[in-house]
Order: sequence, then C-alpha cells, then structure tokens
Amino acid sequence: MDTESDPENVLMDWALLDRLVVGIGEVAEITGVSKRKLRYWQEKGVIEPVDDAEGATRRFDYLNIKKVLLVKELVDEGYRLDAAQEKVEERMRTLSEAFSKLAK
DNA sequence: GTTCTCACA
DNA sequence: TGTGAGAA
Repeated sequence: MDTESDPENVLMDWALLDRLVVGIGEVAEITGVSKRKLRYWQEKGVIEPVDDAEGATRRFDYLNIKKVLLVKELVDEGYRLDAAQEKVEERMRTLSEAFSKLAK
C-alpha cells in the first residue's frame, strides 16, 4: 500500500495508532521500564490497560506508552511518582485541548 | 508468555 | 518506590 502518496491514508494511520495495543512485555522493551515496575505503576494509577473483553493479560495503547515514557523521564529527574503522574496528565490534557482546536 | 502475592529494602 | 521469588 502506498500511504505516502495519499493524504487520506496518512490519516488512517493515525486511526490505526488509536487501536495499537501491545502486551506488557513489548511496553517494557520499548520504554525500558521493567514489567514488574509497569504493574506497580498501574497499581499506583499512573497507567491503565485497555479494559476490553479479555480478562487475563494487560494490554496498553499508545497513549499509555507515551505516559510511561514521560513519567519515566520525570522520575529519572528526581520527581516522585505521583508528582510525575500529575505533570504528565496535565501536559497531555493541554496538548489534547490544543489538538481539538486544530481539528475544528 | 502472563498473572498474583508476600516479603524485603 | 521498587524488586525477587514462587506458584498458577
């Protein structure tokens, strides 16, 4: 498929990103955050797996992966987990507002 | 491969 | 705040 040449298909790729969900192992590899820590962060409310039909294994969407990356950076800088979480949520909130303005 | 819990620092 | 181990 040549998504490069067709602007509409480029937008389709963003729609696909919304549905991109990966297991905890992949997230751990990509972000460099251990699976154990990811479960811990989930417990702390930093991230929430997609709560689809399935019941057993966690699956995280790309927004959660972004969150992990952002929180990881802040925590590495010395922020406490809950403080880092607040910063990230607020930042994603404002970004989302900006995007919705652009989308009108 | 994943889940949870208990204990520990 | 984060880990290791064990069992499922």
